[in-house]
Amino acid sequence: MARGTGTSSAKMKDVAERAGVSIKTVSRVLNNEPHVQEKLRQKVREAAEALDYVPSQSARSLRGNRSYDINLVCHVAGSNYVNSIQFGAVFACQELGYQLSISLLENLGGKSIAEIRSAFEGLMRRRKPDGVVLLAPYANDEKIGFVLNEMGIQVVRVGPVDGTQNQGLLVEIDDYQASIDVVRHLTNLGHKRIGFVRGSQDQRSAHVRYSGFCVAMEAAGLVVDQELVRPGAFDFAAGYDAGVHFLGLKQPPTAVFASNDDMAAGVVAACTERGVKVPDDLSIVGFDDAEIATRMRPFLTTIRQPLHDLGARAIHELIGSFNSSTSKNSAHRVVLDHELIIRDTTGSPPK
Amino acid sequence: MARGTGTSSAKMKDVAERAGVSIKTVSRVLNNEPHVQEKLRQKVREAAEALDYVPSQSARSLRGNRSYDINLVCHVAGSNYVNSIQFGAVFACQELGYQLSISLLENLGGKSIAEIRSAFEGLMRRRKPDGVVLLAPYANDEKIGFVLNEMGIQVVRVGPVDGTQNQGLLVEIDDYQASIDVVRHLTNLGHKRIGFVRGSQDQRSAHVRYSGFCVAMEAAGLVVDQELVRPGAFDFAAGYDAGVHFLGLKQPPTAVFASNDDMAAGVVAACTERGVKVPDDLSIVGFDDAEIATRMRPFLTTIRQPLHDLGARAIHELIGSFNSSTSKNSAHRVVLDHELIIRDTTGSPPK
DNA sequence: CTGTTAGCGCCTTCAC
DNA sequence: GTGAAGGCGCTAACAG
Repeated sequence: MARGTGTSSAKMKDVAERAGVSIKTVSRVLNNEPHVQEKLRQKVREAAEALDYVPSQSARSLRGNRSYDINLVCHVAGSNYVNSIQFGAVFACQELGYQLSISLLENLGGKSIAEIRSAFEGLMRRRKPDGVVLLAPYANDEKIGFVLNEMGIQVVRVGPVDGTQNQGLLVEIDDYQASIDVVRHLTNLGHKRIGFVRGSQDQRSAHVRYSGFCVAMEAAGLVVDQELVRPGAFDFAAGYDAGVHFLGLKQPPTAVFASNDDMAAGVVAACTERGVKVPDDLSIVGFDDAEIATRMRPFLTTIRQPLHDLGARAIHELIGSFNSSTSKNSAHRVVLDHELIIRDTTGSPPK
Repeated sequence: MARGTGTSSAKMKDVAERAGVSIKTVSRVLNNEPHVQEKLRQKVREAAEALDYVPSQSARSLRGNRSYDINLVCHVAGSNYVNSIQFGAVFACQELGYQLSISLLENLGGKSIAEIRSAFEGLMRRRKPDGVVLLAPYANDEKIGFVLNEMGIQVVRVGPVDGTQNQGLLVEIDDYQASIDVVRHLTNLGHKRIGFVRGSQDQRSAHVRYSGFCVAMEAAGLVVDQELVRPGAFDFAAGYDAGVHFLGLKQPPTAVFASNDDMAAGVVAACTERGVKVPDDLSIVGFDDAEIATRMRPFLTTIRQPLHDLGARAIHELIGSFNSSTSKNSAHRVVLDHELIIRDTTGSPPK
């Protein structure tokens, strides 16, 4: 009987015995702590390997007051954006010995601090995560940051955030510059009447992209015609509606910049239905380089956001902050590179 | 100082003191065990409430009980299919007081039991989940089922599974019947030359859908021309390739049934590029009713799979099985309804 | 540099 | 019906 059944696993004690050292030494080696001879290190590692030893997370958390759990809070609506970030995050967690769990949160807009606190406590009661990843539209909510802070949970935000939020961890791309890049691409092609489809008002990125657009237009000596600026909600339907609107205009734009790919695809769909040629009659640019960008025809010109890396980096920052001796409220902002991907939906303006 | 800081929480001991009972009594009450006077029950509950007591998950699982954690194992490639199921699962978990965590697993095809065991142990032994949700392509892997079973982890599979696997929990739709529905729709329209794009060979659903296709063709008195059956991998590119192949044939099919929406969209894209009209020249049907089905033009005719419900139901079955007194290996199979959604990619054959 | 001692918070075993 | 010990596997604190 004894061991070897595969079911019951080896404990630290077993490893210690097999390696001929004390339990504490095993603990030291496994946690990469200093003050152990290289020889013993080897021995312990071999013993652990041979016994197929896996540390018990429960025991560890109980003793160390850590859960080794990171929670990704997202909105109750799956999108390729969220899923890609999540994917990168799970991957990084696995690599670092953490576990990623997912929470869904209803829209909290306008809720009081007390309500928000209770929502989070309900969510995290069972197992308090060591850290939380906040995605749009929650990344920019200062109340949520306050509540989490109060609960002693470290936070990392992904995506642009208000100036007032400039504390804590942040991982993003330069949305502002990316928008400028788009407009520049379009004006280089000779476009002058450029339409814009905005994102959801409750997401900071929507505003940053719009202001980048405006500034770049101005820099190019062009005016922003308010008739060519349409509201949106980062979804296909909004893009489609905007497209229908643009095409119905007496003087339609020759190019449209949509704040994300789903909306750009919607604009293209409106064109396709009406026999408007893309890019011959209308150039279209998106933002994100989501899956849909290469699953539509023509292929979408867009800004590539390294979604996978954003997620992975967020996790690395978070976990790094646990181990860093810096004050727990270490503010750190990392900006990843974006890239303009020129495909088939942009060209010179008609005639 | 003392308590009230919100950060440090009350323990069972504190509750016991406040209620004037022993620790064990508190434990009994909180776990709804019998043999406690109603009076004490009340007292304990009040004390717990007043102290805002939350049991420590780590201590609980260390002592050998449940983790209230359910793990969703999926392949290292996000897809709308997986994400939709996951969404339903998270939602259900939240409702039932469980937490959903995600694991990514490399393809295990052809690996030995020992290798699989070690992969899972690495994944789960850190914190053993109470249950695991297995999605394609892992749902049908009997070795994985064996290993998990050996580890004492309850499993629920989503999607079709081999006959040999007829033990344990299973949630699926009737893929076979759904395929028959598709062919019937096409033959009713008058199609006789019908092409088929297969799914990944390692997923059971691919085979079930194909055999449904064959049977229905035969039932309609049609032959399955092997030149019109193309391999696929459930992704856009495979559909596109198949489409290119079909359109290059001397005698192309008048309709194509692709085993999922991504591939159907690929076929449509091939048509769009070549100026082939859908559905006038070629009818196309997909499977899943994923996001892309309504983000492409024309809208895709497809089979709707209740992905959200499949995920939610899987969780309910799993958690239900924990509480049921039935033997732990309760086999249960639930089949959810599918629906043929007729949109704009199907019509009568040309001429 | 290494080993011993004491719990972390909970639940099970056994007395009362 | 209820309570008092003891230990799950690990690591912080202190010896040696």
